[in-house]
Order: sequence, then C-alpha cells, then structure tokens
Amino acid sequence: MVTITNKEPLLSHNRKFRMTRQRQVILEEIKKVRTHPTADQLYEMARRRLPHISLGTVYRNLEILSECGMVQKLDLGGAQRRFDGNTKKHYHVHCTRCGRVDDVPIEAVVKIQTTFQGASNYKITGHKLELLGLCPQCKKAKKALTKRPGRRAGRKSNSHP
Amino acid sequence: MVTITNKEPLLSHNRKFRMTRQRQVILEEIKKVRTHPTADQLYEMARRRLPHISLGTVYRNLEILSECGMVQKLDLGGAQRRFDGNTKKHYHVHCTRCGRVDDVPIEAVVKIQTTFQGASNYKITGHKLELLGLCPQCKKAKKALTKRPGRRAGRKSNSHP
DNA sequence: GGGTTATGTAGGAATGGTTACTATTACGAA
DNA sequence: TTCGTAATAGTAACCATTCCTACATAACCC
Repeated sequence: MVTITNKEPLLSHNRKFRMTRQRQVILEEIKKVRTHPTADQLYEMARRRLPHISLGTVYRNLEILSECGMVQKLDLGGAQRRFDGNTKKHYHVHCTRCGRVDDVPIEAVVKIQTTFQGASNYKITGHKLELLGLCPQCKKAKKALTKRPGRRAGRKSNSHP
Repeated sequence: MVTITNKEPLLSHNRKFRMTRQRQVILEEIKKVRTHPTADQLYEMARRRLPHISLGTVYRNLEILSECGMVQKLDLGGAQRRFDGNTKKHYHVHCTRCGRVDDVPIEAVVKIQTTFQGASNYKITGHKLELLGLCPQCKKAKKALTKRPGRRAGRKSNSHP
C-alpha cells in the first residue's frame, strides 16, 4: 500500500504545479495498483474517495502527473489509453484474449535501438516493444477448450477491450 | 505503379467477398504509396477517382481487405489508425517530431519473443516493436534550430500525406 | 429471362474516448 | 485581508470510428 503524505508542489521541466487533494488521490490510487488502469477506471477509483471529482479533472491531472514524471502514459494501441504508476522504463505484455496488461520484469533493452540504428535513415532515439500472448487464466481456458473432443463450431472472436 | 486488374472474389478465412469497384480503388490506392495512410487520407485518395465514395465505405473495406490479408492494419498508438499495403511482417519507425511513419527494411525478429518467453507467466505469441526517432528532414530541421533558439512547437498531430 | 436473395453502397446518425470551455472556488504571496 | 492565479466541477465540443437504413447491384436458381 502506497501513501503519499507530503503536499510539496510538483515540478515539471518548465512549470510548477500545486499538489491538490484531487491530484493526490489520483496519484495514490494509481500507485496502489499494477493493473495499468484507463482514465475512466481511475475516475471510478478516485470517486470512491472524492464523490464529486469530475472525469475532466482526472484526465487533466494524469496529463500533468505524466508531465512531471510521476506516472507513465501508455499508448499501447486499442481504443483506450492506459496509465502506469510505475515510472521506471519497462515492457508490457498484453493478453490477446482478455486484454489484460502486465509488466514484464525485464528492464528496457537499449541494445534493440542500436541494432536498428543503420537500418533506416532515421536517427533512432527510442523504441516501444509490446509483447503479445495469453495470460495465465486464458492459457488455462484455451487448454480446456482444446481438450474437449469433438469438432468445434467457429472460432470465437475475442472480446478484447 | 501498381494496378490490380482482375476482379476475382476475395477470400477470408470464413467468408467470400466480391471485388467491387470501390474495394478495388481503395486497394490500388493503398498499394501505390509507402506512406502508411490513415482512413481519411485514403478516403481523399479514393475520392479523386470515385467522387461519391463515402468514408464509411472506406472504413468497411479496409476492415474487409485486412481480414483477407490484402492490407495491414497498424495500431501504432496515437489518435488515428494507419493502414499499410505491404502485408509482409516488418517494423516501422515513427518520427517523434512530424509523425511520419516509414518501413524499417528488416524482417520481424521472432527471437525477441523467445528472449521474453520466461520473463512473465504469459505464453508469448507475438510482439509489436516500433522504433522512434527523427526522420531525415527533422534531423536537418533540428540541427538548424539548435543554432538559434527557437520557440516551442505545439504538439501537432501530424498531417503528412 | 424473371424473381429472389445476398452483398455492398451512400449518407448520416450514433458512439465513446478525450479535450476544451466556463463559471466558480481554493490557494499563496504581498 | 486582498489580489492574482491555478484548479475544479460540470458540461459542451471534438473527432475517429462504427452502426443504421434505405436503396442498388450482383449472384443464384427456376
């Protein structure tokens, strides 16, 4: 359980922000979980403590917190953006079946960039690597499905958010 | 210049689609370019030949064409989805300054997946790697800028044909 | 061919995530 | 305390994408 108690102002590279109650709650809530929540999930989480907080405030503060390096904005593709309280550079693995996102406990490998440095006439300055696969639950579910004898009707399209 | 002349029906894994005039034009237009256009860019391109085509038709057909493996849907993050007439698995490099997207002429390295296979309890089945950097033009522009201090360009969603 | 069904189309409305606007409130320095 | 600014709630606007509907066209079958 993470608790942020000080209310020191936040510093971005070119601005100073006040640590307001709303901002603090959003920060605490995102630091609490490892689920890479979306903005509206964080809105629900914050609303349990601040029933009058508005979705716009959540968006604005996530923007500010990420500008100050307190949270990470993830752009994994798909409809909704996700946010991560873990600001260390790291990779994510995305379940293709249920949409769950987990951390991959391996630090970012900068070597990837040098590998590709000469391959185009761009100056490579970064990279985004996202692993795709089946989470433990979906692995089991899949296995259970293939075990069952008899032919299966059609493959189901996943309901992947 | 690529031209598709035959109007054979398209086959997806579970359906058959007719090759209509609209579908053919969209396919030809996307095969013509290497710019990874967005749906509305393709809409404009197709409209030059079929002034009455609608944006919905473009979206629906891109969906169908990608289901049949004729084009590739790219989900690079960012507001708009992009499409690629090159269906071979390959990587992309994305300019962080102007948003331009180019191919990286190196085939997908499956080794990446095996590297990460044990790092989580997911079954890794794929990966998405996107290089970030400065395109040739922006490299030059940046160099010119550092000579004399410039103003900060607002973040613009790219508008690159 | 003529009738019927499946498939595709244009156009526009609806959706959903995100951002912008506005009046009001809270904070911090003088 | 007072003034100026930052932040907020609430709501409207935005924009890419999807869905809906009436109509058109092709394929199929007799």
